[in-house]
Amino acid sequence: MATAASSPYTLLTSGPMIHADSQAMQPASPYRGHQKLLQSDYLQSNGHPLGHQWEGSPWSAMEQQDVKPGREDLQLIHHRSTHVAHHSPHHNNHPGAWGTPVSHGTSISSAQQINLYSQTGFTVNGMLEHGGLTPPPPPPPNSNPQGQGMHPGLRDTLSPEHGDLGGHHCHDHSDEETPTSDELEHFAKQFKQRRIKLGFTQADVGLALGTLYGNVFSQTTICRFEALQLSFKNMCKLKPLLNKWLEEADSSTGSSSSIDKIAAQGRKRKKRTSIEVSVKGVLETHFLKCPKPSAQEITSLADTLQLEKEVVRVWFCNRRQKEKRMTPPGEPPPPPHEGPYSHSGSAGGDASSCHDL
DNA sequence: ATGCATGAGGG
DNA sequence: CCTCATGCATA
Repeated sequence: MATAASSPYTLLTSGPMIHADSQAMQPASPYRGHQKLLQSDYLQSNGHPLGHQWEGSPWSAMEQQDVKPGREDLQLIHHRSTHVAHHSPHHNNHPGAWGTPVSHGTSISSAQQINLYSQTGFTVNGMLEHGGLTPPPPPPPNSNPQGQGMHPGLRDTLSPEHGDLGGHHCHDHSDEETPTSDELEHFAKQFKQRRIKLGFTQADVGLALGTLYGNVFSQTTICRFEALQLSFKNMCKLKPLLNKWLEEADSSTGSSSSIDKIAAQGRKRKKRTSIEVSVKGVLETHFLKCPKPSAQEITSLADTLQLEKEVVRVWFCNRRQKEKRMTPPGEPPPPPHEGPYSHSGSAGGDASSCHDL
């Protein structure tokens, strides 16, 4: 890396600062994935008066947990064909493939009633000063070089199988149907572009979301969203919010205001242990062999590497997560084509233990 | 932009 | 312990 970030986010009462954060962008690529959608609980620490919670996420209609027995790494075959691919009842069910927004036949429950207080006091900004007139978004010096990962992007749209035979399922709402990965990708791209045009940083957006909905997000999250490095479900959850912010943002182009920041919390966070590259290499190797080592293996591995067991454990956890989201750095600029069918299922015997030292 | 970490929720 | 959503601290 050579680019230095724009340092800490010292916004708020800072003077008119111009963030021009735009450094690297990943070739937004298709998620390679299998993302198990599940979890119907979203408990954010929302102690907001009118903050709405997510407890009943509309998306919670889905479920599919990780495949405990035997790993689940089959990659969905996505052919970027322009036609709709109908595959036979492959009962594949990769839990929540990225290209398939879970077709839930069940009622998606009521949409979220985002209460936006249409007050003229605040806006989406997280920067700019108060009282002062500095609304005009900082001039975008750079046109944000976005020409990088413009891949044709055309993941197949799996046939949405509605398993609902109840006979009635109609979406009356015009929005928030589960977006497709393609839509998300596009949205993310546009979002980033607009955001930059408007002169906001990822951090600004994160704070603004807090002001708007009571859900604050960090720069990290916004960044990951833009890079599509979140799980499908997570993306879906954030999209509406970001979309809203976008609307507000551009509608009030020129307005500004101040936002309130909630005090930070003192947490005893462990110092980030940096793992040496060589060590990482070893971990990598092991990961390839066995992405899910047993406790004991982790222990011995940790011992070998002279690391805390916990560190190793976490490393694997993070690694697995990355696997799930990582936008395939090598696959975005997809090869000319690939076999329509491939990936033979793994052998039946589930060897859940890979041992080797 | 990312690496390592924390925590909630579930088994 | 694992998965998942998130974020502080960093490179």
